[in-house]
Order: sequence, then C-alpha cells, then structure tokens
Amino acid sequence: MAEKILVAVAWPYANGPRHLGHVAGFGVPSDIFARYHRLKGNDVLMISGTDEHGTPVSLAADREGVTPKALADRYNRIIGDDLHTLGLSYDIFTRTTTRNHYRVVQDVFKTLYDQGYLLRQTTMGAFSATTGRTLPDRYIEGTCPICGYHEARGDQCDQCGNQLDPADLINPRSKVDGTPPVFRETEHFFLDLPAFAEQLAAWITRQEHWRPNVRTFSLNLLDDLRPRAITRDLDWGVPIPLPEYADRETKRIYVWFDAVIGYLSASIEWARSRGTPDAWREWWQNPQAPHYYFMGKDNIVFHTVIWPAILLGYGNGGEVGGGTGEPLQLPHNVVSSEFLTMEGRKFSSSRGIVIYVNDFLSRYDPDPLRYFLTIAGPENQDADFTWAEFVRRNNDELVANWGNLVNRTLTNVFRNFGQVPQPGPLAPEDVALMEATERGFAAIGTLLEGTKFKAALTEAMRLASQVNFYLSEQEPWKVIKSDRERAATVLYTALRCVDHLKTMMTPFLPFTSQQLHEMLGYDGFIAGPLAFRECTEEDGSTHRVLTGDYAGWVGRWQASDLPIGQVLRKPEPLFKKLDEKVVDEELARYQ
RNA sequence: GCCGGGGUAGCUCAGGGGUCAGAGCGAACGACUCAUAAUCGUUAGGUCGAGGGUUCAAUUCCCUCCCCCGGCACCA
Repeated sequence: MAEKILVAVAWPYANGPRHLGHVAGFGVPSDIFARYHRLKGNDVLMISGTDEHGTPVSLAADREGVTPKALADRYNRIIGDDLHTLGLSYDIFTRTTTRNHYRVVQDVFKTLYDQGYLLRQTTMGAFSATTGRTLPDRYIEGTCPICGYHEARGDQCDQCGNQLDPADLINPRSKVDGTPPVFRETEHFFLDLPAFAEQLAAWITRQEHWRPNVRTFSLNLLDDLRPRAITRDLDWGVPIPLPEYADRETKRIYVWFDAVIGYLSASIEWARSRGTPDAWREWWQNPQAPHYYFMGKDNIVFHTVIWPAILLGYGNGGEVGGGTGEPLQLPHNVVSSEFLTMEGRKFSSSRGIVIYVNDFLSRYDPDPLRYFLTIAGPENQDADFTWAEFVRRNNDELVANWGNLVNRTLTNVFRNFGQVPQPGPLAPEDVALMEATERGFAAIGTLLEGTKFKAALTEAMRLASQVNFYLSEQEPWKVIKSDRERAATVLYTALRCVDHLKTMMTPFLPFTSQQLHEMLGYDGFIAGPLAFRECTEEDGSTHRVLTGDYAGWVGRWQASDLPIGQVLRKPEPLFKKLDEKVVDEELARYQ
C-alpha cells in the first residue's frame, strides 16, 4: 500500500555557492530517505528551492553592484547545478522569487492577519545612515559595554559572550560601511507565538519518535515564547499584502517567514506543473501522509515552533488551502543534523576555510562524497571533514570492500560465463549467505525509516564483507578448474548477493548503482535520472526547476530475481582509488 | 550566566546497570593471489574524562568537578 510521504528539505540560501557542510547536513540524508521510500513503492514528494530574500542577498548584491534578483539568479543556478550533480532527487527544487511563492506567502500572511495572529508593535530599530535600510544586530559592531572588546557584535560579544543590545554598544558602527547606525522607531508585524504555546507544547510532547535533542531543545524554547517579528525594513522580499503597505517599498515580509512557506508553495508549484493543480493536497491535507523535514541544527526553531505555529494558525483557511476543510499537516518528524567542520575548523567562506560543492565535484565523483558524508557525517554529533579521512574512507572502505566485491565477482563471472550462470544444487553455505544478505532489506529498511543513515550504510557494508568472505572461502577461481558446475553455483550465489546489495546501496550511491545495474545486464534506470525543466508562470516569466520522472524507476526494494542466462556487460571498476598525494594537494589548495 | 551535546582501543566512532567493553580503519604476523597490492585469518590486553554516591553489581543511574563544542530567538 503506497504511502504519501513529504520530504521537505531546508532551502539553501542564495547569497553564494554552498559548501560541503550544507549538503552533508540535509541534502544527502534527505535524498537517501526519499530514494529509499520510492524504491519501497511509496509516493514521495521531495521539495526545496533556493531561499533568495533577506539582508545577506541584498548586501551581497550591493557589493557587486547588481540587483538582488540578478545575484539570486546566479546562485540559484550554481546551487541547482550542484544538487543535480550530487544526484539529489527533488520532485521540485524551485526558488522563492516565483509569482506562485509570493501569492502563497501573501495568502498565509493575510489569513494569519485576519485570524488575529499577527500583532502590530512598534520597536526601536537600527538603520544604516547611508542607505536607510535596517541593520540587523549582527551587522553592527562596536565596543562591548561589559568587557571593552572593540569588535563586539550588536547581538553578542564574542569575547565575553554576553548578549547585547546594539543600542548599548559604545561607538556603534555598521559592519557594511563603517558609518554609525541611526536608531529610530519602526512598526512591525509580530507572529503571536504565545497564542500557540499550549498547542505546541502538547504536540511536541507527543513526538517521542523525534531525535531527543530536537525534542528537548524545542520544549525548552516553549518556556519563553514571545511574539516574533515577521517583517523587516528592507526593499528585498515579499510585499506585505495589506492596503496601507501597498506602496511601502521598504517594508517586506521577513525572509524566514517566507522561506518556510516555501514548502507549501513548492508543493503547489509541483502540482500545477504536472497538470494536476490540486495534487499537493494529497500530502498537505491528508492526515495519513507523514511529513519529514531535514535541516541543520541551527534551523530547528523554525521547523518545530515557528512553522508549526504558522500551520496551526492557517489551519484550514485561506484562499490557497481552503475548500476541503482539512487543515494543513504538521511535521511528523524534524530530522536535524549537527555541523560539519573542515580539518577541525568551522567552515568560513570569508577565511577561505571552505570546500564548495561545485569545486569538490569538479575533481571527485558524487558517490564517494555521498558515502563519506553518510558514513562519517554529522548525523548525531558534529563531524569533521578531512582530506586524509576522505581518501582513507574511499580507498580502504568503499573501494576495498564494496567496489572490490563487485569487481571480483563480475570479473569472474564475465570471464568464465559471460552471463548469469546456471547454478547446480545449492550448498548450505550458499543458502545461508543468500538469506543473510536478503535479510538486509528488512534490517536496512528499518534503519532508514528511523533516519539512522550511518547505521544503515554500515550494515550494507557489513553484508558486502560477508560476501567477500564467502568468495575467499569458496575460491571459485580454483574450483572452476575441476568442477565447473560448483564454480557456477558459487558465482551465481555471489552475483545474486551483489544484485541484492546493489539495490540496498542505491539510496546511498545512486550513480554507481546504476552502472552496476547495467553491468549486470539490466536495462532502464534503477533510480534516475534527474532533469531540469523550465517553468513558465502566468505573467510569462520563467525559471528553471530541478525535477525528474521517478515513477519510471525500475528498482524495487526487494530481493533480486536475477535471470539465469542474462548477458553481462563488460565490468569496469565502480570507484577510483585515490592517490595519497591528493591530501597534500588539496590542503595546499585551501590553505 | 542559562540550556543542550560530548569526553570509550593509535584514529573515527557504536554501545549500554551484570556472561571476557564492541565495530571499522591503521599496525603486526600469517594465508591467498579471482579482484583497483584489493581479499581472508589471528593479534590490540583500552583506569570506558576525574572524584564521590546508590546498588549484590556501574563504563552504563545520581551528584560534584575538569576539558571540548553548539545554542541563547529579529544571521539565515
């Protein structure tokens, strides 16, 4: 029975190219999850896009003398290319600057406003004296009034760790151009989070299947819920859909408010692009459809508190969501990863401590990266990317265990039989191996459903080891000299296991699994490919989305029925062994 | 300061009140040579951060302390 599953992936911010930390945190895990469920036969809707509004995009555009939209266009393209190259199988990867998105965001805003969940409050804000734009606290620096540190940020002093108010800084100045900020009153809309406190507390308390850190952290947040501003004084963002703000060029909806609504708007865009404009409701207004959100730990608050509050407030109302009487679904699980560091230090674009995805993939294949980020990534705790460890994992694990198993098995079969050999009677050890391998479907499936990706891949690798062991014990390359039928039986057994493992590896290693699929003599896409498509909106504007036709996948999460006599294609190694010297080369490149 | 997460074999980590504390990799030795010098076997005797407590029994529960990391809500 096919389940509808929403896989909602954090939206990469379009103020620059994304680095390994971003795809490690949510990109690869969410894709493994989505691919597994599709192989299982479930109806997955996997959505995301680039997040393109807000101060950082605006400032980056200023620095380069281009419009924010032009900057976002550029990074939307680069990021989309990265995700495509990595094989992240979105049903739609779009962006937040579409007409569709604006319409949905404004509908949500308007609905919450009409329901009384948006409060108007006047606060003191900091503005740039030169541009008149809001200066977020982080963009102001000055001398810390507590410890005297000269480069304290407006929100917090990095030296003494105290939280600050930018107005308290001595000699405050804009980090952008060094001018002193101007403080003045400004009116904003606040989401009335306290109005949802009880519902949220009851709901989160029930989510015992969440990772403990996510649940505990979220419950702690509820102790001190305050209304949260969802507008900004900025000219780059979704306009406020109220008559009195119609011509206010400098007040926009806050980027985070619009970004989370992207999950909904992207689903709607997907449905419309397929010619089934209401299809999104099968996920969003269906209590049987679990929603899984994937993100880094810095985004937990937006997904366990703010976005659920918005969904609760929106309920079954609104122009977009109304009609069926069913409320929009809350998250079923919020899967948060920890952080990836690089060679022991935090990623920092400005300090050059960074590996961009596109740079990495220009020299290395996607599957080894996916392998590393899964087996050694920040799933449960911060993890460190080092080139030495990447090379080691690639050579000593991926190549030596799985890659070698595939290569030695296929080479033996191809050379001696050229096709899937007809086995003789199976010996107990043949049956035992086959059964042990087949049990992997259930074991790995359970781990994947529980978002335990590292453990799932470890189990698949353990099974591969067992098959290596079996081959070394049975020595078909010797047996064939005296007993061709027994050799055929052993190789058939190993080949079946390799075929099982191919499927189990597909969520993690989609590209090489496809190659293996073909070498085994099969046709069709076991799980691919992805495609870009141009999307045209009502006003004629177009944008590119990453998508794919995943219904055409021939892979199934079940034991192989490898046909006897199927002709193999010439085997080639799936992975490249990396020379140890790439460690020094790469370190030199980034230092 | 507050909240949270960590400190387990050379490295990366898993585990969890009680048979000898585990895995992968490295290292040593041996086997093999079909395979990208890949594979297979044996070997590691590590105060499970420190101290105290609860218990018949703690690395696993509680307390204190030390060290590391993250968050603390208008950066996304």
